[in-house]
Amino acid sequence: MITIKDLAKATGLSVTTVSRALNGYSDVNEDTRKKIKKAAEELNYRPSAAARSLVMKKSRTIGVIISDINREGIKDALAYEILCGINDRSTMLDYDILLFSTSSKKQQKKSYSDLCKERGVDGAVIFGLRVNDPYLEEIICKADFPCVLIDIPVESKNAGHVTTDNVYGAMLAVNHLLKLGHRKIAMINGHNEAAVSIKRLEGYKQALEQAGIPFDTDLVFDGGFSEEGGCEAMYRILLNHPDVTAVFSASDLMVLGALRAMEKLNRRVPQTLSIVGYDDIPVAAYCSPKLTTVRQDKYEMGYRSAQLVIDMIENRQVDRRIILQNELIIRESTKAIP
Amino acid sequence: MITIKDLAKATGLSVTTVSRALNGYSDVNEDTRKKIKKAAEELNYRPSAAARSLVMKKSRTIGVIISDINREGIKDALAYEILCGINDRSTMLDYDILLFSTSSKKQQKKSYSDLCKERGVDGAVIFGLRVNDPYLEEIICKADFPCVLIDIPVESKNAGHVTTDNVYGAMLAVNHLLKLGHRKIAMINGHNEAAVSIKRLEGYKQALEQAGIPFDTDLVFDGGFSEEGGCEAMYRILLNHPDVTAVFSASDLMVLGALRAMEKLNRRVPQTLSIVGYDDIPVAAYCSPKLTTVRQDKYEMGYRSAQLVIDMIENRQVDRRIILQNELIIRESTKAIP
DNA sequence: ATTTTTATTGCAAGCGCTATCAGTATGATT
DNA sequence: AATCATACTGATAGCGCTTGCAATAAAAAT
Repeated sequence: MITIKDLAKATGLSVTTVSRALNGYSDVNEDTRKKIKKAAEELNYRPSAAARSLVMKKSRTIGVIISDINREGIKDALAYEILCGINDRSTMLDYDILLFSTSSKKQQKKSYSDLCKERGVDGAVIFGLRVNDPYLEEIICKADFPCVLIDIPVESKNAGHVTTDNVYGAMLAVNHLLKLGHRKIAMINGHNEAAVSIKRLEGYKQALEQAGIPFDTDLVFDGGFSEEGGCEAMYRILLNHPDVTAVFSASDLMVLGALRAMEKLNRRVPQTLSIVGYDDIPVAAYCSPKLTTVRQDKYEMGYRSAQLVIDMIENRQVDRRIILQNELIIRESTKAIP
Repeated sequence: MITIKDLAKATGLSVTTVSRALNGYSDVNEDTRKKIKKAAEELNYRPSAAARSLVMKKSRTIGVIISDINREGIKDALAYEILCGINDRSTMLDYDILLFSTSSKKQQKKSYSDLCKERGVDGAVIFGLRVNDPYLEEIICKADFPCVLIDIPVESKNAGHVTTDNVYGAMLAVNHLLKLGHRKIAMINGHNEAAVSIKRLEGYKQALEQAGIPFDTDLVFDGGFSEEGGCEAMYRILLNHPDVTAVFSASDLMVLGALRAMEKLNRRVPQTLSIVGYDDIPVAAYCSPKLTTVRQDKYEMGYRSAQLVIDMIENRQVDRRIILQNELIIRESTKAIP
């Protein structure tokens, strides 16, 4: 391995000068710099990030913590799109990404923040945490490096967040259904450990109440954000509330499950029931019927998270609360009441 | 930041002893070890990975190089599934992942191997490289750390690979079509800078020839692995070869494009044309018609890659050539000739 | 000619850790 | 009593890098 010392020997200069030349300091003669650069080139020198970060206490690395990167996440690929956004922006800003994630199954020995601390990341972006996750508190209180949380609206000394306007997004969905003449609208929600579920429920409620329709708890079902859960929720809706004409689901994945339930019971969407989902996952544009849904720009969420965490790392004063807008995409799974 | 030195001071021992106690050396009195561990706990000590890897010359980090992690890859999510597999296995084996990737647009300043060298990764797994990528050669020859290539069958001093049997996979697809009575079978291929394209073409040829059907170059179209390309290829097939009754596509994504072309021209799948794809992407099971396709276990590819690269890092003698089997999934896009 | 400034370079310390070697005390062996 | 093995602990030297400070020489100012 070629070190700065080798370059010093090769050029007959000191390590100090070599270091300064390579790092663009102005107090080194241009001829000297050229000589050093040439030697570095010839010897194919690469600075050791470990050594550098040891002394600088900066690693130019951001930790990306995604709980549950796993096979189940493949269908909706939310985490992936976010990751793409993070990756693009941090590469641009010359930061590297250290990926942490844990199969929920085996409990991890180390906490995320320990991992981050050991690896000396300069900051972290975190996705997929439940609001009651023990690490969340730890992050908010203890973390001594910037953290940005995706879809968990907390703020603290070292934490910021980026999310979308989930209340508004849900209202978009429900208002659409309302405009189509639906009055009896059920909701398939995720689970109440997810910040977004709480918000989307709120939006659902608000839209209903604005239309003068009383909110009815019995019409809200938890689908756990899974396809299976969506399927079961749909069965229950069909069984217990045959007068429901439309469903708002907190995720497209659950709609996929709901669609399966409908098919099993030989009921057609949107002819007998309108459904609007959330997320606009890739499948939404291809399944049958194509899903009317609330699109979140997950890539943008990742992109902005990276920007925010790096802003915080580099001590720029910026707004630590980023809220993106959602958009209603109307396709085939909704239809006006006859 | 709490260092080993602080622990030494706190316990009245030397840094040497502290280091050894924490690293489980046997030549430390158990009482001493306990005292040290207690102090470490209380002070919330975390070892610095940078310092450690500086002296050990091991980082317990593997670089994952995925060319083109970007929005276009979201639909098929191949890279994501692979990443999941890599992540799961390396987390298990206590390695961290450093993610490298580049938007193809802006040429990068540093090559992958430079990145790896700087960050001192112990090994790397690489996906998405074209066979003529300049970095490929660099990796094969220059890399002084283990590399595992996904879907590029090369082997060298420091390189291994994992791929699937693409010749066989293609034969599976074409034989299925043959069995359904199709004789005039076109192929939509990716591009010939992809190792898998070359192999799948070979499988297509072989299956045809085994059935006594002469191979016809005119029936092979490049779709560039994109939806758009698949669409255009389909138009060309329909226009120039109206007697084609079946198509084998080297990716599901291109089938999605082909399906769009069919719809535009008001031709139905599988009634007027059978199509079999490759990959079994998530959309394949939901689109209409559901796709008959050759499934690759991408997660497994990632998982095995991680295992292999770590085996190589830890100097275990293992087979550096891993070839997984593909599986034909029969759904609705293929049908026997009347 | 002398002092001051400016430009350029090197010495040396130290980041947090591991590892080599030596040292001390204790008990076992002759 | 002298020797040796055993169990533990510490001093110290780096790993490759940055940086504060000192040193030197040349140029500018007095």
